[in-house]
Amino acid sequence: MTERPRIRNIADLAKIAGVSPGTVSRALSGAGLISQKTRERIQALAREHEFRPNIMARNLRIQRTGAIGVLIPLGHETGQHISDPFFITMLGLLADALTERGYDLVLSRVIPTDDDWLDRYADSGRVDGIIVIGQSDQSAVLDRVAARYRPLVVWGGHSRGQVHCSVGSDNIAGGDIATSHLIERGCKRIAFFGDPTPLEIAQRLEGCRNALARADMPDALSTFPAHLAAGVSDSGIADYLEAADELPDGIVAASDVIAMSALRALAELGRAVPGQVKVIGYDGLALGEHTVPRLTTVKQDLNTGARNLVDLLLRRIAGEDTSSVVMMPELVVRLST
Amino acid sequence: MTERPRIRNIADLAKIAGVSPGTVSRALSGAGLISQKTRERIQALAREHEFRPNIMARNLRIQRTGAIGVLIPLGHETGQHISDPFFITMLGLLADALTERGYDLVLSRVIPTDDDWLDRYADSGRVDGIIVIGQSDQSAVLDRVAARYRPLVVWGGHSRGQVHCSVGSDNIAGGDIATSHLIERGCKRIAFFGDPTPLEIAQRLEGCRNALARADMPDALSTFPAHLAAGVSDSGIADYLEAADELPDGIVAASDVIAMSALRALAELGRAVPGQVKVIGYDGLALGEHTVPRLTTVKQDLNTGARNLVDLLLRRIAGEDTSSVVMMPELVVRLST
DNA sequence: ACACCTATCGCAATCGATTGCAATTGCAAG
DNA sequence: CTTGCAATTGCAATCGATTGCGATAGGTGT
Repeated sequence: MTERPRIRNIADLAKIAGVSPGTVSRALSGAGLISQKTRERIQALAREHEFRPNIMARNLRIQRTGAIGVLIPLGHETGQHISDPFFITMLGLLADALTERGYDLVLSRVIPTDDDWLDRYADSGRVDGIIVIGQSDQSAVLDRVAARYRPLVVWGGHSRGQVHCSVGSDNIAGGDIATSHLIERGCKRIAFFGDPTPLEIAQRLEGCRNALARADMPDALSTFPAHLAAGVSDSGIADYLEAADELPDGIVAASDVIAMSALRALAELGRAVPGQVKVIGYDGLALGEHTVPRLTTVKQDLNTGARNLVDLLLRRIAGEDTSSVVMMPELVVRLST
Repeated sequence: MTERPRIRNIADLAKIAGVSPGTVSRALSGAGLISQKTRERIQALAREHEFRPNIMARNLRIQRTGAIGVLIPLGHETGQHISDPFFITMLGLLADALTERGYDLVLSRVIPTDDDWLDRYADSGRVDGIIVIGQSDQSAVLDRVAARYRPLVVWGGHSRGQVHCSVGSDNIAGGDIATSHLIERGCKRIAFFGDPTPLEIAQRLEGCRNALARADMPDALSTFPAHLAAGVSDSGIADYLEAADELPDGIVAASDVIAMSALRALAELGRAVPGQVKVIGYDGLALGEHTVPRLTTVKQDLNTGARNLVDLLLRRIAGEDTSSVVMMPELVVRLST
């Protein structure tokens, strides 16, 4: 029993209902001034005709898009894929948190070739706010844009004096925790695997150094700039381990993915983990449960992290001023140390 | 030297430039009928004032959003996260392919509680087209909506007589390839790990049976409905392997993630891979390179898959009629078999 | 029965860019 | 110098929903 004249807009529905477009709008949208009776009548009519008001028109009038942009800058390493498990995990959590609050999530990977990728996005008018996952090496850009564009929050490390609002875990503490754990386990020669170009990684390395200094063994550290991307630096890790005249007995990996590569390289070299070499990861991703052996790691609580990001962003959209959040990472001991 | 009167819309710019709003529109957007001179003059003016036309207004007038919805139905298992590496990989590739074609990607996870989740999304007017990743157990819904909503493509298996347009690999052939490989390697007792509720998995299992039948060993198969989600069925896999009176000597995993769980469970049981048990995965994800031992797998070419999805969708948006695409999976032999 | 108040509803402007059609300008040919 | 044609530009309607303000209805109190 579909009526011939298809209802394309609010005006058509108004004609059928015998009221004005304005009334239909009030009936369908807000809790405007309208009688209970007509509201229900019109809503029923809309349901019957499968009519839904045009969102683009609404957006134009309301001056908001109902969407949040999630940007993943891949600055420091060209080969990196979004496929990094860390991003994916975070993305899923953000998707849930945003959906709950009634926002869409529009995803963009950006390779910052020029300096105004973020400006362009902020001014594009496509989104009501922006979440950037990972500072990469773009701290300067983030600070500059944050100074003029309010609805912007960033996942990543916090550094003194930064302008932008960030949510992240204490990477220095995390690096410290990881390293201290290895020291407690008796490691004497510790290697840090990770490219310290991104701020977060540099901070983890700093924490690592702190722990060693505190234990009075500042010279026990060697470093290898393994890429974060899965697969990119695998051969590099293997080569490094093979070439080392003295194999480290403890490896602090800058991410779980790097730790995984290290585990495999060690297995192929015939080194026992944790017998000869202990390995600790960083992130606390689910995949750490599936490695052989299961990966000890420093866990960031990404769930509350994602919720914080969304919460802060929405408050900023509402005009509030918010300050950064630093969460404490947590040691998860499994079988690799 | 920013002018005091901020340029908020095309009319303001027009006033400054001394032309009509229409002319400004033509200068900034399409290659409409306009002289080279004025176009450049206006574009320069726009740049100088950092003016960008309002996208929502444009969308309303043009009647398109410039966005594609990517939906991930999580029907068959409640606990599943978007964090599944397969989704992430696909998502990244789609993000790239869509960006290249000038579209935004809006991401939604859906838990199909009711039957019209897809209808609601299609009619929401938020996107110009929809890509659904994975049929889950929602084939009926997909077919019903596809019958009336054209711009819809689905990643997943193809079944005879389906209404919706899909892109995917030949899961039956894939299951066959995996199983045949194990048979060639001399396996006599083969176990299939995976919950066959989703169509894709059921097809892989079917291929598995085909290969066994062809080899005249139809009774060599046992099955265990491991969940796709990382971590969910780990203990299950371990229990199953422990309880089995006769350990299989070949495992066909329905995904790389499941294979990873199996590898770890076997390691903890002290079984040698590939010595005592051979394991083959499915998907060809990057993480298969990092397992111990490196995972033999059936690889789906997700890159061209993603490009196909986008290509078909855009052609459907343009009004074309497209038929489904089935790609051939490929055996990648590494060290686990 | 009359005035008054309020809950609803209609009117019309508005958001900002696009585009068909008409008008104008410019140029060249006759 | 005039006419004709084509290249540009201006005008105004349009996309569809929202909302402030004014109008009308209904109901209440005296």
